[in-house]
Amino acid sequence: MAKIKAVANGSKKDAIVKKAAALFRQKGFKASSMRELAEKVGVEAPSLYNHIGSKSELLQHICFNVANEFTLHLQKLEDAEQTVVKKLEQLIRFHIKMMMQSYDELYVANHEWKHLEDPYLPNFLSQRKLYESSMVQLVKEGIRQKELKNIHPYVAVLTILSAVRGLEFWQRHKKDIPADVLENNMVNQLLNGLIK
Amino acid sequence: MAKIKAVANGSKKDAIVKKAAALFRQKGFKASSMRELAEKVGVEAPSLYNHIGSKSELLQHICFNVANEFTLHLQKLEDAEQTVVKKLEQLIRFHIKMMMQSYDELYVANHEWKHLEDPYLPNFLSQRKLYESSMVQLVKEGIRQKELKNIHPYVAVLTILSAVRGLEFWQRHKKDIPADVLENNMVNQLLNGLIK
DNA sequence: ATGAAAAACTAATAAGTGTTAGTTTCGCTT
DNA sequence: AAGCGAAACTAACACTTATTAGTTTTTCAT
Repeated sequence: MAKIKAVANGSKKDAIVKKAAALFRQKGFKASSMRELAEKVGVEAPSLYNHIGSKSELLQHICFNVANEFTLHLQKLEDAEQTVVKKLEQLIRFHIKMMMQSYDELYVANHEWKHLEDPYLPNFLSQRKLYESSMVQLVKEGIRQKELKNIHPYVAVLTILSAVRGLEFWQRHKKDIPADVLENNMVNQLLNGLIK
Repeated sequence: MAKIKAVANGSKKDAIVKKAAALFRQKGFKASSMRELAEKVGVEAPSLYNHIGSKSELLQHICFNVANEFTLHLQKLEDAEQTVVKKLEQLIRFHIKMMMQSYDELYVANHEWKHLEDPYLPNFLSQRKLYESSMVQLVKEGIRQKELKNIHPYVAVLTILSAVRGLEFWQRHKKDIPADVLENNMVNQLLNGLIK
């Protein structure tokens, strides 16, 4: 009856993954049923299995798509020839931009990763740990170059990551606070606590 | 056979709520079964219902115990005769202390509140909104008193709340970073971005 | 138009869910 | 020791879950 509408420039699988991200964010992974997802897609539940392997696979795609985007961006940043402060600023701005354009996916990757299954869960966590470590290295370099105060590097990274993650809250206040105001204020507040 | 061991100075119900908090944090509310909770308590699942009304009720207790503690502390703080900066510092330190002594409960209140049911979900959200509003008022007063920079008050509150929430991460690094080091660094980093 | 592949459908399964009913056991007071 | 209430137990129910099997419909290149 109803066919799955493929998203622009994407397979039908991509369309399902996108709807799944929205649903998982709203209800959580475990509380989202394949029947409900199917309804949102406009199809009966078993039909989904013509395009995907399992419910778990949907979560895997969402989480690793996000993780890979961040990892890739950080690697590019590391190679660039810039001051540490500039790099940190760009990193913060990237997090904010991602939060705005891929809110559902980011939210799910941040909140529902614990429902990943065995080879994927440890992979995801070690990828995230690597990302954190790279950021710590960056901050350490900033301290060595006397660009940053002699603050505890891991605490600094933790504070930055937590603050940008908290932009989830901001989705509820979109209309009250323009994106660029938010972005500039947050960048300032975070960096001014760090810069020497 | 096995009796439920009441926690010191608490009913058996309190003991169950405590175990539930730990389980819900680890697996998430929906993914936690009453059978699994019963096993942790050392009892068969139906026996739990001699002490509690439902699974939902467990989540309610956890979320509102946490919410009430924070609300109460903030009210005390508002009445105190102190500079805004001092108040903000105490507020941050309180969040950090709570995260250390009631990690499971705080985590559940922060992550699983969406599974609260109808009268409770809106109550919880409005209580949280009130808490945020009070913090915004505090920051506004700080700006008026020229204690704080002329930063966007809601963004400042959002940054602080997000950063302290992110202390969840830190649980994994407890051994590497002593609590007081973390606390002082985070307070400094957050406030130095704000203070004039 | 035709035949084949893609993708929809219906029906069904096995496992797991929270919870209730009914019964037995435990622990304390008398 | 008796008895009573608290709290454990077993059995069961009604429901939901993801997923598979088997079948029919749709789509599209020839």
